[in-house]
Amino acid sequence: MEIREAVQRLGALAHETRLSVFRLLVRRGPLGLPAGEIATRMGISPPNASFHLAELARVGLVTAKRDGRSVIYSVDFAASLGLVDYLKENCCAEEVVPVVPLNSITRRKK
Amino acid sequence: MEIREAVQRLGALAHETRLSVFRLLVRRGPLGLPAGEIATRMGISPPNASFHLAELARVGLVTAKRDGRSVIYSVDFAASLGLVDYLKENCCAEEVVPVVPLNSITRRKK
DNA sequence: ACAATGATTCAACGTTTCTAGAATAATAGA
DNA sequence: TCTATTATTCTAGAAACGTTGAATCATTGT
Repeated sequence: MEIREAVQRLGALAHETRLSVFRLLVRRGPLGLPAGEIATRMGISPPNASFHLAELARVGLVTAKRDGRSVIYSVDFAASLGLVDYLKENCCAEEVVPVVPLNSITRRKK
Repeated sequence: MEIREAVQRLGALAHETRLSVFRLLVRRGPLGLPAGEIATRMGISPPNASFHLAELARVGLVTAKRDGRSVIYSVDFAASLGLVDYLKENCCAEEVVPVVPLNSITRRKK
């Protein structure tokens, strides 16, 4: 995963309402839930739910599909797992790696 | 981990500069790096580096300790692993769990 | 005490994000 | 077509975020 994509997905989850919505959808599994029911369960207004669901969809963590009058949102589990893997690889490998010598950075021409 | 703490830590990592700094510190391991060298390596101003390092420290993902005139920043690997575990548990468990019936939410008195 | 070095804080500015309510779209049924 | 339902888009204001340069703080060596 690219760092840009990771940043976007982390940002999408870095909001209490969105993270709660996301967890609700994870618990719900592949069935998903319609937008209105999500709003009701979360105790937020339908426009607010739409706003946050759109952000989660924009970054690829959830998908939407229309079913009659409802729009069913569900988690993209592959994308979610990808983000976790990114964090595992980049943020938990406790290991001293020799870094580029500083002078190769500071020694810039005059 | 509490959801508030998870949100704060996700937010700290949801910024390209901060995520890059964090990854640099992870690669560096327990040795850590002084603030000035981080600024130089990242190509950002010292105040900007301080700003982002302070945010990472505030949420507990890194720790700071003074060494002479330098302040050495290093990753808190326990905290980092805690965040990854939180995501694994809450965001990847693809499983249908029966949720509370909706009417217990919508049936509010008059 | 003074000067030099490394780092942080402050002040200011522009940008982005969040929320609420009104208005608009899309679908289904009579 | 008319109405009800479900969801999204639009508008506007408040709040939070990110960056810069100047000023300040902390430490070391002379």
